[in-house]
Amino acid sequence: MQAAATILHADLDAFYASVEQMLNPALRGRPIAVGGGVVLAASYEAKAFGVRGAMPGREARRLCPELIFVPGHFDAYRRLGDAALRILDDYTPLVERISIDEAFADLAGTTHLFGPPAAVAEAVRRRVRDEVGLPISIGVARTKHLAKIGSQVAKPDGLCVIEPARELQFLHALPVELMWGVGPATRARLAGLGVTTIGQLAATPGQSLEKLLGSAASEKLRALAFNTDPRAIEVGRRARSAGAQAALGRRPATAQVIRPTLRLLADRICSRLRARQLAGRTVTVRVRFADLRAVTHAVTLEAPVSATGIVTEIAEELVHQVLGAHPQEAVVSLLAISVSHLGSQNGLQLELPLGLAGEARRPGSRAGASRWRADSAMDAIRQRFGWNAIGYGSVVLEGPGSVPDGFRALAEKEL
DNA sequence: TCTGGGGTCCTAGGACCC
DNA sequence: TCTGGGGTCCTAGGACCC
Repeated sequence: MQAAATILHADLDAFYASVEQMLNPALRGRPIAVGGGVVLAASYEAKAFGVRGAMPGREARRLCPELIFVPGHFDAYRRLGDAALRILDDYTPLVERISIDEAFADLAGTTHLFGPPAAVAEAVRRRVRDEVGLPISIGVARTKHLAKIGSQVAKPDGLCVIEPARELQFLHALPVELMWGVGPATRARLAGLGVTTIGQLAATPGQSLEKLLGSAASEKLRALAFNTDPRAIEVGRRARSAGAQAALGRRPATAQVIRPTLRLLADRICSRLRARQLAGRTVTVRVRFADLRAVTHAVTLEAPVSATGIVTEIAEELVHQVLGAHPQEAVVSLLAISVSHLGSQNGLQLELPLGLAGEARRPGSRAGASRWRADSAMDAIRQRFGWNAIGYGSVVLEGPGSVPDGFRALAEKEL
């Protein structure tokens, strides 16, 4: 017996841009972009001109001369995204929030209360429109993946219900790039086999696919193509890593640039970790050179860390190792730090990891304790007066390419 | 006109242990 | 002495997503 279509995927349409158009009626029906130096989001009217997220502002203006840039109301995005997607909670406890503007819900256990999933989806769409003022598209299907494809097909402002009896017929006519996990590289590889539709993918022998994409990816794609995606809704997923990055334009690879940048990045990461009583064992840095080639370097410690000073020093040493291995590179265009292997941090961290290349990492007491006190003091001040009340100067990061703090905060996943 | 920021997952190879 | 196999952890890089 076939299960019914009870998974719902809800996706707010052109979310940031729709919020701006809701808040300011003069922007409705017009091509707008949130951002300035970089397009963070574009309205449907702007997308019609080819304007896309992550596009340099200048390029966007060239494509669409009437494009209106708006600075962005990031607090409103948070508030309205939550308000819209919390409506799902009224119909099921099984809600998996994917991002600020997207969520899955499983209605299997609550159809006796609220009726068929298609009716719930209509009710949710109506309520999001009436109570929040925003358009939202919804896909309903038997699996997460198909529901997600449904919401994409339904856009803008639509509903797409895929009943089990016609799911393969529906799916197989669509292009492969609508599948989760098929980006430009995979699409090009598949095209090399003559595969451009999901139906053609389904007809391709598993072995050829595996040779082309590896075992995990080909398994996943076949599960999607035959709609046997086994994933269940996961409530309350937490991040497995925390990171920060800064695009630098073109900067000399000197300590004067690298040290303050790494300190700022470590500060962002570590204050988030400490707020959750978390710490991480693995520190990874990423260095991007002038030609945009990037190199990563990582180290896994015996004990987890969350002190800003310690993470800064580790990152600095890793970056120096990268630069030492690439002596011809004199310019950096991006620095990033990520902390992973997260675990709960019990009590005071006394470790002082020095000498990553193999020297013993000894517990260092005095320096560790004073750093802990410095971090605690800073955390306390920020808790009272806000993040910007105190901190490490961000002078190095100012420039047209950088992105507002509010936008960064929205991208952070719950730790 | 050279491309933001925060994440996830997978692969391949090497080290190390049993 | 040689040979083999399996499992785990780590690192670097790639692809992808919002």
